[in-house]
Amino acid sequence: MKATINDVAKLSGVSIKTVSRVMNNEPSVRQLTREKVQAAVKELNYQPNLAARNLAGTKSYTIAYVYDNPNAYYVIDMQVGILEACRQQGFELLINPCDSQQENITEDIINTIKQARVAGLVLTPPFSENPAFVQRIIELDIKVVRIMSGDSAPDELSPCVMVNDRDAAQTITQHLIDLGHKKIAFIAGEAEHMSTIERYKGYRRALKHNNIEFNKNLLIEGEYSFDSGVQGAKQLMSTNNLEENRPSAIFSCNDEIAAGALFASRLMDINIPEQLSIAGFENSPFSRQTWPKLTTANQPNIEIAKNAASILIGQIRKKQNCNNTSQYVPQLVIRDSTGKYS
Amino acid sequence: MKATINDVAKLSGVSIKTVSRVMNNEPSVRQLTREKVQAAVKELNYQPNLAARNLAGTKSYTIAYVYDNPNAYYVIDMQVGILEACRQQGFELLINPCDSQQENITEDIINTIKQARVAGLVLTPPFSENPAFVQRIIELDIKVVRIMSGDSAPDELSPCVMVNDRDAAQTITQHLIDLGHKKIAFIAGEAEHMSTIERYKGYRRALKHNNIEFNKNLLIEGEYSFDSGVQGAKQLMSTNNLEENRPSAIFSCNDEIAAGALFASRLMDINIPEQLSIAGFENSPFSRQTWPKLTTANQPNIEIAKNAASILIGQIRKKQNCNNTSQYVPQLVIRDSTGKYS
DNA sequence: CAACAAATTGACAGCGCTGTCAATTTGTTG
DNA sequence: CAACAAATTGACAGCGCTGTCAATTTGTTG
Repeated sequence: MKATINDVAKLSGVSIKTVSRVMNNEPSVRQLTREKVQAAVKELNYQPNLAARNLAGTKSYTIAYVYDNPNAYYVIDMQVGILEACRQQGFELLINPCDSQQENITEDIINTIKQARVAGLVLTPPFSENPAFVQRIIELDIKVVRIMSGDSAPDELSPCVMVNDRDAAQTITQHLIDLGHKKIAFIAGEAEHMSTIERYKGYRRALKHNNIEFNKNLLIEGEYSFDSGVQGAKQLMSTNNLEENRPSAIFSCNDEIAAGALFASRLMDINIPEQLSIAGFENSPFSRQTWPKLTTANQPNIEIAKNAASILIGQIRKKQNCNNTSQYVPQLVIRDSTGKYS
Repeated sequence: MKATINDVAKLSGVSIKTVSRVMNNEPSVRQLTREKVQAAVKELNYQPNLAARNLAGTKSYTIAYVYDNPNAYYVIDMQVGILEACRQQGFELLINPCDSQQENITEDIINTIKQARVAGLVLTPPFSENPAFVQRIIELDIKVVRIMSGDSAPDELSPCVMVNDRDAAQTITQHLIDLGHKKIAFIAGEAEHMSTIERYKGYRRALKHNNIEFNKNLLIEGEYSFDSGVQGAKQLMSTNNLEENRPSAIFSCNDEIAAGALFASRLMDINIPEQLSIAGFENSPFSRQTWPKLTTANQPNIEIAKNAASILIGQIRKKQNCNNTSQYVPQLVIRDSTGKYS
């Protein structure tokens, strides 16, 4: 009932090896032969058996998504994008949620990917930002593609899909400046995250471009959490805080922090955006569900993931070389949490 | 480097077939032999090659999670639980996000699972609530386990993991009644969802137990969305609405609706919980990030999913029979969005 | 202890592919 | 068109398991 490579071979009058060649896009097949085989493949709706492929070949047709991220929407989007690429290219996806803080996590992951004969890894932060980890994986001849924050790849270890948080953060800050704000606070995420650093750089660059002096009292070193947003906003807006250090706008490093800042503002009876503008970053689904709805920056995560997985699969198939790096710039989404300075 | 079944056979002095028997927990192996093999397996850290298993056997060692759910946190939890069970039992997981409304979706799914030789399916709503779909899958001799709302399986088609939303909804409503509320509104999700029906039944049962007459003007037929919560609360709390039809508490069918109701209350300058209590359902992560934080009901989704997958794998291994149904009751989580009637 | 049934074990084929290497075909040169 | 190189194709083994069925071992009976 399900067509095998034998059926295709018979129908197209070639050997199974040639069918195999066509299925794997190998170069040394005549165009005419290729077309005959492809016609048979279409007619029989043939799809190669992944188990057999994995067993027979030295190559593997499995890639893995190794992640440690509390943001379910991000993870799902990544997954959906990676799955799309896998389906198109006849690859399998192994999902590996894990705890990057766990002892021996590197060896654990290596064990898992060896076990499953994984050919490549899609990495997102924090794994993608750990060069030692990436190095270790690549030494095992496992391909890697990294999704990370920045405008260009930090090294030549692997192809990267860069998300230009810096430019996006600059745009957001500029949006606040355009609204008339001058005292703009920044609540940072974990300092060791590239995204924090990049977003901060964008913030600083926007200030500089507009000749606004940076006030270090407006910088809160927080973390990517709701609570951190609450604490940060409380500290900034407290009446104990000097008037000059109380901002008229807060750029939060992500939407969760922004939601926290919103929450704190409620507690302090500060009206948003009349008395204070708050911007987030990420365009997570709940950024539409806060009150007021958050101004933020949107990243096309599914597309980013799909692109990353395609690059990875290309690597594995050796059709593409290593310096295949692409860049995405998150786009400003203006909603109700930011308004004119008054 | 990686141990194969041959290595284990040699080390333990038996044939590979016997090792295979031990690995698959087949009965007709002497205890002594079994132990010898298990010792060798442990020493060599042997794990069967999934590709070879899938290729050689008529059985498959792959299960799939077919879902269509906009709630990423739910999906991720399901996935993590299912993955845990798979890892423990040496199964592979195929993830299949899809659109249940799409034409020919049933055939599409069947195609995919045939293609991947999937042995069983974990189904969550809406798929688990579609008997025709379940029937169709089972006819293909593919095992199914359904996760669904209710206190007992609706039929004998497959084992079910039941989530007793009815009891949980009754508990939430009772909580509101205990706070002194009598005019308790109910904003429903999609009427065709079992969860809506069950939660509604729990609500009604609590009213009845407390001799509170049901007022149909307090019932809003909504859907599981933030906007529906906004609309529902506006309609209920509007000053155009008769005083007697304005509730002092709203039980929202899920947290998203509750978040919407919270949002609408802000717009109408209604203080929560002083002037209005609002309860949600699901304990989604953002229920801790609303203002005020939502009172809700928590379901142990990871555990539910793991249990479901274990039952499914048991089915496939034929170790368990079909009537293996278990039940979970979501627990009340009291936070700040509900308060004493005043 | 013979005779048999039941329990346990193993030999061998084969799942559907890919890798290797040899055979064949095609194209190019003088 | 011979002679050769390059491109294209195919034969066959083998990946690591499981299924089938036969062989062997164990246990039971009179």
